[in-house]
Amino acid sequence: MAKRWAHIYFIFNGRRRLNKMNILEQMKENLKQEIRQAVIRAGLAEESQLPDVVLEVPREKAHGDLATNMAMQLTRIARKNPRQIAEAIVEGIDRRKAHIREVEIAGPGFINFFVDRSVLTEVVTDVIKQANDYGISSAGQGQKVLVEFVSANPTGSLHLGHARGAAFGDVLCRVMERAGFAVTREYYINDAGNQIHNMTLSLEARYREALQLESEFPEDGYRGRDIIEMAEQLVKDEGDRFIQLDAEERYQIFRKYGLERLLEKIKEDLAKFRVHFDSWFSETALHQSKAVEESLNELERLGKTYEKDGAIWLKSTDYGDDKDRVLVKQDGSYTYITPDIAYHRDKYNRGYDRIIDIFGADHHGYIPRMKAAMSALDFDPDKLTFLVTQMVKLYQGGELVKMSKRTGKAITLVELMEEVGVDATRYIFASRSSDSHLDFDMDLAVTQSNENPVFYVQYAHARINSVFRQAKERGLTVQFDEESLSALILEQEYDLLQKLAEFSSEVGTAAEQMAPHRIVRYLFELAGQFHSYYNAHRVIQEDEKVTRARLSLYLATAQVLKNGLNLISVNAPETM
RNA sequence: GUCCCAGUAGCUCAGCUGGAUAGAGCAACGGCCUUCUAAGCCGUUGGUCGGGGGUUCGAAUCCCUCCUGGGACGCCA
Repeated sequence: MAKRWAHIYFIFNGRRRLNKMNILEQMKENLKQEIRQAVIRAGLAEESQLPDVVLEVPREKAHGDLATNMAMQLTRIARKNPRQIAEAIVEGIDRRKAHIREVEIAGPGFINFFVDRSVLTEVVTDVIKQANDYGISSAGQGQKVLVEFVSANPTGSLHLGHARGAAFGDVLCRVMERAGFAVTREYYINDAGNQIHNMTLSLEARYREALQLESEFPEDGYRGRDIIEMAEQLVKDEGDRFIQLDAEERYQIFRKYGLERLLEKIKEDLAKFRVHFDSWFSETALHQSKAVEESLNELERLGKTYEKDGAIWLKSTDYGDDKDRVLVKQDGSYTYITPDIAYHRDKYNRGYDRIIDIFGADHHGYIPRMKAAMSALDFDPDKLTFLVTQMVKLYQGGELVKMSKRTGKAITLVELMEEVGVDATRYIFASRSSDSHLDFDMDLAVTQSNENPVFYVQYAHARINSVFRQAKERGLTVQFDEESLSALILEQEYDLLQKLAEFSSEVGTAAEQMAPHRIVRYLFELAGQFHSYYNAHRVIQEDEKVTRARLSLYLATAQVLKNGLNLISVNAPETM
């Protein structure tokens, strides 16, 4: 790949970076430059006073292809009314240089540009040449990012909330990778604390139950079916031989067995959900390497702790937390946060430019204290970003499906994948912004009809391929044909070209804003424009050049749909 | 009581680093298949952007305040 695309990369600060802007970005950049020069030439502002030129695609088509609010931004500096300013700017712009066909001043002082859209056909060439790489952008500039997500305790199966976190986190990672970040996906395994103790006791109790022996189920035990099944399996494989062992030995065996099996199951389920981690970070390892002790010692050495009521506290209120936090309990054991501080210290020490933690909303209260702890250790808290995924409510048959962790009644990721399918599940989770509460309608997700948005996008891709099959049947060659592109002259064709051109910057924005749902939105809009165009104009028709041009445009559209679906790990089928 | 998230069309959600008449899907209604997949397209209906103040040339977007819903406030994890 390096050889093939050598011409589009150059070395910047030792990092590989894209040098090639697509046609839309080039046009925008040229126009911005023209605007800046026009403002200065007209004496409206000094170069140093110049605000950033904002160029956006107006919602209304009547407002042109690009518009700027520059004149309004300059009202205070130039001390003139915005329309006068706008006129002066328009005077000074070299239209030909900026590929501008028409300029108008509108509303309170917007300057609307109508560009020479025929240059947009270059997009097709870009897409075809870059193929699967189309959409890569340099927004991230090679920054090293660690993304920690899911990190469910190995005490049972992944459920609905984890599914959202997994889908959101994974899509975010994929988007950031495309946007030029160097991403590491990490799963933190809480394999040392009290919850593992509870899991072990639960497993022991279920094991006894499976043997028809008297047992006492722990109060904070895990009541899920998964543990019951695991215990039954254990009886099947090993019989009752563990009953003979002494309590401590039995405990250790059950602990190890449960941990391994549950973690294995989690990995399997995530793999089925198309989520793969680069790193599985064990809490136990932190204890073994003395990292927990070390970070505690460091906090003490820095004077960020104190003793009270026989416990050791972190002065987290000094860093914006609303109360101080216990690090070491009266009985000498650690609280949850203590190893987690060591873990985050380790993340910082691994040299990432950005550290992202994806949490469920039920843990959001944890954020200020971890930030405080990192500040106390003299780390830059701004490097650490917490993204919170809000609650998911499940509806089936129009009714809210109640879930309870305590009783173990919860929809699992596996059930979701079986009933809804991976494509639809991922699409639905990826389509919502992380901080909106999500109503997951099982019936809708399962619907194999137009009510389901997943199919809409996939159908666009399948449709294009169907046209290709049709074309081949009629003896046409389906291939990119640069010469023919000048035959793309329809309004809808330009709209589609523009949409294709926006893909890279959309990926960049989604990554920067850590808002992967923007990609889903983009795909939906792209599919919509395509369907509309498809219905209005036939590809295969009399005029050979037009046919070839449209086949080329279809090839590019299919490629972008595929690249976009690939970003959210949803299949791009050729038939449906 | 404190903190976080949300409140936008009948329903589910975009839009929120301020910008032009507030968008989409579903639902409802009316059209489009002898022609490349109708899982599609075209059109119509539908909104005090939770309420009230403020900042601004301009506010769904920023600030204050109140209301409603969800979540969190442990020497649990």
